[in-house]
Amino acid sequence: MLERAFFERPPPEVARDLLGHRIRHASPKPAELRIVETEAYLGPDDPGSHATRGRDTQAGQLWATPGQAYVYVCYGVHQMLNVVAHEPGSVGAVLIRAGEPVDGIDVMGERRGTTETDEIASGPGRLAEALDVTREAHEGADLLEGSLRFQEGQPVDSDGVAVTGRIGLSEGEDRLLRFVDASSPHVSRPVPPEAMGETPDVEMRKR
DNA sequence: AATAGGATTTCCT
DNA sequence: GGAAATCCTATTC
Repeated sequence: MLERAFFERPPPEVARDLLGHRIRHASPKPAELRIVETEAYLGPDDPGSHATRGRDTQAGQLWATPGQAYVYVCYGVHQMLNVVAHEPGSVGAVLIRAGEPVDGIDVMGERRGTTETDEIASGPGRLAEALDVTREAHEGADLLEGSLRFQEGQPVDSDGVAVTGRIGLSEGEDRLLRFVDASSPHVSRPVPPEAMGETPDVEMRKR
């Protein structure tokens, strides 16, 4: 299983290295996803991060112990699952954006209202719904030891990881902080061809 | 295929 | 009062 130290590193490193590992919710029935898409959110200097709202808000969880959950509601509708990740004394988290069903496909399909595996958790709101993760139940939960926790999987080697701009932001979109298993069909958006392999250059446009 | 609009919480100005 | 780290449905091309 993943150690605390895994999450005590800069968010972009944690985001990239989480690809291929799994997130599992044991109750009420086992449901497990292989993580195929993540985004890193940094501290108050990152205009795309909730950390800009300050430590005295809900986003103060970004200052919390690495390995804990930060869950918030987006557009009043969708739950977003993040894991707090940062070096000691720093701030940040990683948004778990998409996963490939590996266990409990029936339960997750029922929650999601689909049997297509590439529609079960191909997006952050979908992923939380599939795993039955909510802010009410999981905000602040320790993801190293509760019923909702990470499982060690097969890491994706760097050749298979695509890096792109983050999705859905009004500011900070251009920073290359989205990490995708480029070979996976279970992602929220396809990877633009130029984002493959090597570190990309220049800017990303929307979409 | 592409686009537009609605759902509806939480926090900020 | 309005925007937000989204998703679904309906409508139109």
